[in-house]
Amino acid sequence: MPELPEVETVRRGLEPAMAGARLTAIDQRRPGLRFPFPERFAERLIGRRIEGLRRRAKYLIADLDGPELLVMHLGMSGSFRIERAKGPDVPALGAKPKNPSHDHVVLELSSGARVIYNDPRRFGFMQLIPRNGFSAHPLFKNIGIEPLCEAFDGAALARLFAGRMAPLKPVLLDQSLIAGLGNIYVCEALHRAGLSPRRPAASLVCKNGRPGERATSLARAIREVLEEAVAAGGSSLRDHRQADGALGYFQHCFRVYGRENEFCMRCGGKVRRITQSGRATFYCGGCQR
DNA sequence: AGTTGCACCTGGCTGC
DNA sequence: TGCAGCCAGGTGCAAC
Repeated sequence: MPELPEVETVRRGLEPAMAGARLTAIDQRRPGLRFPFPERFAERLIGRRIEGLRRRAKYLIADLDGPELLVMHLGMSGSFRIERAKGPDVPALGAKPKNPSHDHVVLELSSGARVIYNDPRRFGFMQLIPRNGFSAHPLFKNIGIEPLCEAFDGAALARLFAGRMAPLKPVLLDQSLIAGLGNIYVCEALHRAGLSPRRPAASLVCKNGRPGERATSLARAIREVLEEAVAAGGSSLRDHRQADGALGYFQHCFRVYGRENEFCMRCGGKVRRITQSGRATFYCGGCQR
């Protein structure tokens, strides 16, 4: 489900309830999700103050006042909602889950909020990792550049693409190169840049190693589509919602994703659906070269 | 080393 | 109405 814009939207929704609050109780309702929960998970969390909530790639990271960080990943179908347990200082509302039996973890906070993690497919997970040197941790050591950071531009793309003959689509999905892109936003960014998902990544690099116009255009398209999606509160496919229950609306802005056989709004060509690395790719055969 | 394909799960939709 | 089959936003690992 969630790509960078959805995770960032969740982060912003959770921050008011979580940042600065202390964990007062944990209800862990099953032994694990994609991976088993850490040993003594609740015990290691209770009493800790959450100093801040960050995002890296598609991970949410709660900075705790102890020696550990709480790392959360939403997988394909994970979502958080906030129910007010008590007290006047928690603004967020809650969206009723379709199936409360998929509420797997409940975090009670000193802010008065109750933060509930729901995940039907259980591809998400939660881990506790040492705060010191967390970027060397296996979860993070191979994560690529953040596409919304300043250093992300055509030159950065050219460095990543050099020598890679694989098609653009799977290369852009590779989290060890660029962090946070998923199937939707890769399709959308390639359409905006007018580039075929089948084009070899290295073809965007000039002989002298310079980025070239296509790489610059693609970097701009990636940044643009992600920024617009974050501003729209992400995309709401199936049951994905923001932490306060509101629906993101970027899905109404898709130009190719999920639009097989519809007309391209730029050139009038037909949107095609192909499979690359086992995943659906949507693109316009008319204007994506 | 770089890639591909599959496995992990449940639920929603389509077509018979 | 029921049911089989296919599809889904992600990622890690085995196999080529």
